Amino acid sequence: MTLFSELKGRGFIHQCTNEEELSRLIENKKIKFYIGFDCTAKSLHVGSLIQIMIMKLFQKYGHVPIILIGKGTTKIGDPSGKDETRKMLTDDEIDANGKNLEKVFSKFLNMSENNTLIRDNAKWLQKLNYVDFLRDYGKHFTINKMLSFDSVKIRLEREQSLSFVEFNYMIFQAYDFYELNKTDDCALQIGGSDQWGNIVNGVELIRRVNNNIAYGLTTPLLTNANGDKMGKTADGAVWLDEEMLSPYDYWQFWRNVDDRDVIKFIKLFTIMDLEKINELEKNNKNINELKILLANEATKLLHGEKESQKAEKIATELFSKDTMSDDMPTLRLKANEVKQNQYLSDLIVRMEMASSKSESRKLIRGNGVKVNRKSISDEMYVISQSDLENEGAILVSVGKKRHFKITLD
RNA sequence: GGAGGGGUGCCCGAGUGGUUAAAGGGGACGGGCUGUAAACCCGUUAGCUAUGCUUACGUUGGUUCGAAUCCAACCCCCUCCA
Repeated sequence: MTLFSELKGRGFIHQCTNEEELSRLIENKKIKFYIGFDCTAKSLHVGSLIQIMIMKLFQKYGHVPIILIGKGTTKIGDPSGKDETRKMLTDDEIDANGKNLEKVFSKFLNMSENNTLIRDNAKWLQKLNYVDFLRDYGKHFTINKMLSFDSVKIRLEREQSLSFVEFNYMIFQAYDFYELNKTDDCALQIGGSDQWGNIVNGVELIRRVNNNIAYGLTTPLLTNANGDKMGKTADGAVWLDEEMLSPYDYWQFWRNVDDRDVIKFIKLFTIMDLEKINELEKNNKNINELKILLANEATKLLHGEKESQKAEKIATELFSKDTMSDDMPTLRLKANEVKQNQYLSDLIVRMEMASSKSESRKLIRGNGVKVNRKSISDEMYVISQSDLENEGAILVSVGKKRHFKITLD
């Protein structure tokens, strides 16, 4: 199997500037390629996972990913798809975010010197001189063409404002590619399908200025079977960071994907052999087993084998065996705390399973909360010693999927 | 700079003096059905020390017994003109 056929087979490719040449190139030569990430948030979420996985796949075939941390572009902010002004981040925040991103990549990729390069576009963007930049590079961009890009067209059609800063964003991104091509011999830029225009601009710029050939490739925009952008849940994004989303919740995210997405996701987000996956698909294996497989494999990649097993164990105990697990979220109460009337509604908030007391009370009222599997409908319910099960813990369920236990010291 | 239109809850959007914590839709969550899926049906969807109180319709003031609704100033967005 070649890299290109594997990319195709797994569903990583949406568009590509010159498929034939690119596939030939990556079969015959170890190349460097880049993907850019802005530092707008503390960490990355599943929305970026496809980019991480494609880097991993390239790496498997001996190519070298360049991770471009966009500290420079973050400063001006990429407002695409936003209709409100992004709040400006301070340099410190941007730096901190950037460091955190590296942490995520190190979980998935071989980060050693020869296998991954890390660059920061602040390094060159900050130094640009406006007049020189316009003269040397601005002349290669025509407004006519820029206006024809989807990202721009859509905004204009919707009568949403498009600031000059944003209009320039694509030029900076093109320049990034040019810079990486020049100094690091980077031959390919990969991005989400919404990046197509920006990527093509870079390819063009490189050709015009240096007469070099570079390539662009986009991955499909990941939506779930319902057509929603993937990775958002009620509690927020599905973060790739155990401090922002526990391994168990991460596991659950994959466990709960839409039936129609399972195979697609196994191909994209696990490193199982493609042939094996195709076999699974043909054999029509039980869909729930496939989901567990997906959850296990995906969690393993991010959080490691141990955490993945733990998550599965919790799930099995909770959903199949109906028992409590040692590893599930636990609230330890002191014996004398219990004596002071612990409202169930307060404890649910304390475990962050409701964002306010009103919300938890509404949940209780709507029959959404169980103590030891028995529905509670009294909002003023107070936890007491008598709720202790034989094991010496109280199992609280919020909805069907969120559970925690209370132990008394 | 001139003329006009607009800013409402997580999002879209109705509402032009009083039973409006604000119609309707979407999303989300909870319940039912199921398989921890989808579809479908029902409910909930500002907060709190809770039969009440506080906060909320761009911002700040004002009119009024009473304002999302009227007035003034300011901020922001859009369209056309310069």
